[in-house]
Amino acid sequence: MTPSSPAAPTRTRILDAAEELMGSIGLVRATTKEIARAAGCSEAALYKHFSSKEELFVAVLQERLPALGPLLRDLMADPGDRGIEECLTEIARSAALFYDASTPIGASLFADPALLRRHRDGLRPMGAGPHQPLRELAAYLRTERAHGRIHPDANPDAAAALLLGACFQRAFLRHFLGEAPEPADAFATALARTLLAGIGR
Amino acid sequence: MTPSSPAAPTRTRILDAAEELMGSIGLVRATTKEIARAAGCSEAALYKHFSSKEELFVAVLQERLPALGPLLRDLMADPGDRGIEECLTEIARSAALFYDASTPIGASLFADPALLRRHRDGLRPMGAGPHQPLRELAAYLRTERAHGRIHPDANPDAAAALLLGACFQRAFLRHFLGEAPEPADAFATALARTLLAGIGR
DNA sequence: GGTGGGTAAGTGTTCACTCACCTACTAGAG
DNA sequence: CTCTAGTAGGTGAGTGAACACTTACCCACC
Repeated sequence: MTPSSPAAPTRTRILDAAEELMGSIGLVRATTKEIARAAGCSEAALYKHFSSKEELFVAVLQERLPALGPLLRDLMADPGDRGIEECLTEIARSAALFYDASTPIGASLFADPALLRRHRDGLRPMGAGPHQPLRELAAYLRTERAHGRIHPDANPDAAAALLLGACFQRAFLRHFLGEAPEPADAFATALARTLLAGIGR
Repeated sequence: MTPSSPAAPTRTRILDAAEELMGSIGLVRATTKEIARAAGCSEAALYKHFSSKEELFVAVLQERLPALGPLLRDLMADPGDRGIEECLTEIARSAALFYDASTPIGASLFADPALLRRHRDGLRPMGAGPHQPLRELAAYLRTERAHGRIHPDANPDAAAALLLGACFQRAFLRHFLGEAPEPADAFATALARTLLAGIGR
């Protein structure tokens, strides 16, 4: 998001500019002319580095969108001395921040199904994609269940869908409503507590 | 989504065609020429009914996107003889279907922040918007709590965020991955059960 | 005879993309 | 060590196509 220094390689500056504009003025109005202007180079230079506008967008998606999976893996690989509740809270907090950063561009893809398809097909061989965090959280919950730290009848897939879904929708709504970013701590805490305790009497 | 009959009023046919194209080829490629062709009229006719392409899109969003709020209100106003679990299951099922239908267009908005802003501002005076279902489900849970049907310490806002967030993200992922629609019954059942029982031991 | 709803054929603008050319650097031959 | 040819990376000035939108006109109906 931060405008890259003029010293950075042109390719990097173009990716930065494209990412920034996709988020700010949107995929629709992020033209090659605007991107080149923001990157401080000519349109022709842009085409020296990317063969088409679509290829540039795909490169932004694959090289710039952060990945939640590895982040979750770190959190879960190191249980530390935290209890399960603190652990789930931390996961929710990270997920909320991650989705907050990636939602605008991720959702934009639906405006251009051809681009979405290209992005999806580019992700597949890497084993990446927005469904991976769900898988990984569910796997984590399964091991916790095996160690008797959560209820033996708990449904890991449903629990993962609930926790990450809430964080995802929160990010979507915040952007939709144009609200300022705000710490997700209280939100994460309430989610983890509610998910663990349930709401039945 | 179904192509309107040629007998329908032109304005209706244009809205239908625009909605269909926004979902199928995407906001980016839904041009006035294509929309007119799909509606079986001339571009000029389109401009007799809508002063600009943006106004057409806003009209599609406001007149065609279904509302989840009223649907939830019906479900919740008539508790019938169902227990709380069946009720939550039914809510989740409806929400999953609703989000499945509205996600492609809803997400598209992020590709054009100016359009998103216009849509949001048009929704505000009507008291509508994607955050309303959360509010309403939370209110419902509050009354259930007051009647002692859920745990007195339950957090209605967190519970609503978990349940609807899971349905929302499911729809997003299904469209992202290009999966075929599939009954949401098992999903809804698992969510409701997990939310009620919690996963703690 | 004016008005609502329709059309064919534009118009100017903007878009993604290209072309001819330039400059700096690198590498190999003499 | 120098000459030279190639190459990577850059530019200003286009180009044709596609776009949102308009104009001039038509016609059926009150």
